[in-house]
Amino acid sequence: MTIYDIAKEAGVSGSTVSRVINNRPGINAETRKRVQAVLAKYDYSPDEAARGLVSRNSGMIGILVSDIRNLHYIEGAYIIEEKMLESGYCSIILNTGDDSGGRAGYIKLLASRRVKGAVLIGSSFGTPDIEAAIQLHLPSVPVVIANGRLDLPNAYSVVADERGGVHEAASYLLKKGRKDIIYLDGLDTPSNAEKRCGYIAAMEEAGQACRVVGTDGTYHGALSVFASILDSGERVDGVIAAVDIIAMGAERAAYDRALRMPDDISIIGIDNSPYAELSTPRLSSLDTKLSQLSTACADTLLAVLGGREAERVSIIRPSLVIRET
Amino acid sequence: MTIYDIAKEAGVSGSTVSRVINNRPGINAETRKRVQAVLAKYDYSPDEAARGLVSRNSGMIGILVSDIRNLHYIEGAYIIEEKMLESGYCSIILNTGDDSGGRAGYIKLLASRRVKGAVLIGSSFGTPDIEAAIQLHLPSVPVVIANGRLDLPNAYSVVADERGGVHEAASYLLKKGRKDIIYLDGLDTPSNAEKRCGYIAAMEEAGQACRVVGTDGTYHGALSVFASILDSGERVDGVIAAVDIIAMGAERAAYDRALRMPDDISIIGIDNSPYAELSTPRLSSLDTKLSQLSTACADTLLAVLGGREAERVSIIRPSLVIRET
DNA sequence: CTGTTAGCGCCTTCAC
DNA sequence: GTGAAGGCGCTAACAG
Repeated sequence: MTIYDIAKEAGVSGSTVSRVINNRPGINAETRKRVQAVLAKYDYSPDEAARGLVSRNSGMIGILVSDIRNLHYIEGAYIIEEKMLESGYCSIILNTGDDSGGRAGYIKLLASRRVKGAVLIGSSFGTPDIEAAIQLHLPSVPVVIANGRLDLPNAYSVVADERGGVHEAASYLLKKGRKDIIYLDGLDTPSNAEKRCGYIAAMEEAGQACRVVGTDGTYHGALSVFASILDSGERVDGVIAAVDIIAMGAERAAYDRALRMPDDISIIGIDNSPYAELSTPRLSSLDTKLSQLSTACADTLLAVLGGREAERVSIIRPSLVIRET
Repeated sequence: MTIYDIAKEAGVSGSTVSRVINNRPGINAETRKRVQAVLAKYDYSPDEAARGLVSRNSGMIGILVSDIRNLHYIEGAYIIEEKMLESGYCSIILNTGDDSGGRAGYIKLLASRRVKGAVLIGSSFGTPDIEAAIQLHLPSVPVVIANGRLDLPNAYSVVADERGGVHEAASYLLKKGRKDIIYLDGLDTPSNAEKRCGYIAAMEEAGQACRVVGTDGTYHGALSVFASILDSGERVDGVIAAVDIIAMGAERAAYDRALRMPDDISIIGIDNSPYAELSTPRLSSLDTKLSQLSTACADTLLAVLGGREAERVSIIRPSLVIRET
């Protein structure tokens, strides 16, 4: 079914139908009503691809998520998707995976769909090859990166001040009299580097020794790493973990050894994901304000898309949520 | 940039460029090479919308998710998205929310994008109004519903045998000597009704009294409901919950009252979501095989799209994962 | 082997 | 106020 089928049945021409569909003025009320009746009869929906072709507007935006396994990011994608849909944009959400090589391919895919804008979720998108791919394939549509930086004229950033947030978290523990605070790191991303810096800065300012331990970023990985630290007899009375899931691994290791939280040991995760509230004991966590950050991404994109001004870099301040650890 | 720009620079006609792009045979090797060089120079990607217009193939499928708050479903959407992308299909993932009224609008939206197929995730899509909307807007593309039923010639179902699974879970507890097993229900969905039936059947077969208690499906809601049950002095030594998050609320209530699991009370959740493994103590759960189910949805859709035969109804057998509760 | 022509479904001049 | 014609970027059929 096309507008011409509608036109025939309403006894008008295709362009009249088009005008009615698009609410253009200058049409006889009678005619309009007649066309609308036929439209309603079939509950007709025009082919968006065809209309995009002529109006040069696909009505679509792309959302790239770096890691599907990170539910945190997925949630952000959904928040953005929902906000964009409210403004009439359809989203193509793609999970690019960690594979840095294939990333450019996803940018190209978005370009082939002629998206009007894009949001990249995750600091790992802030790399030179992504920058090059955007320059090549999406040079003239706004690109918003969540939690990362991109040095491009069409790029916008919305970042959480993770360094400052972690600094605050470490200071909090220090103030509570903790001495031996270790930092459980995650995968090697720009975002995690920021957090680590915040920890190191806070510890050095307080004249305490730093202790950064790497993990593979998984619950089980963190659990075994932290378990062996506890079993080694090393003194630890505070933990800050790069993400909640790592903190939960540590929490479990402590729990298994009957350590009381937060008396014997205090653990703080990062992200304040749903996990935090659900763990036992409830995990204290640095809230990086995912939903606020996602909303800001959508707002920024919408602003630029609407021809309005937008901040080149928006900063979200994390806040500490103290629960039972 | 269009294929004509490429054509001009390569000194050929548009159709030749089109042929090269689509790997059509019957082109002089020299010419092909020349065109490819220009294509590569600009890393050109053809407008998929325009291509879809003529080839009558949008290359897109739609994925509707009923409830964004259910991370479980979102994960399923991603698995499907990924599989479809491997086969060259782009997904439009939409979060329809619980609002049954607006659902039809989403179906229409997919229709306007001329999707080649759709996957509806969640039993709540198995309603007459959705059926009508599909009949009206997507009468001739395959629609796969995950965990629900749709009585339509173009519909396919992939369902987990939740009734059987819950029956097995209840039987397991009964075999372990539990007498007072209560069932914590969730929201009113067809899927939850199935589960409840499994519980009731198992209890009746064993000659035990049933006790179904409603919750609002949230962690906190379940926690307070179950807490008051425990505090009322009612005897409970077993719990089956409609979803893991409810089970975790119950778990926490038990934990707060120093009940030992599984000695004093045994709790089994449903879905075996990531939460289950991460909770303390680790939650036993009925694995409804989300990833297997999602994969089956994608496979079914791909099969029909590829002109192959596909099961009208595929059934996935859940399995019990016993952990620490 | 390659170019020309027509048309996918829609919108936008431009006449009438 | 309305219709006819042309074109968006691309592919398919038909010539040559």
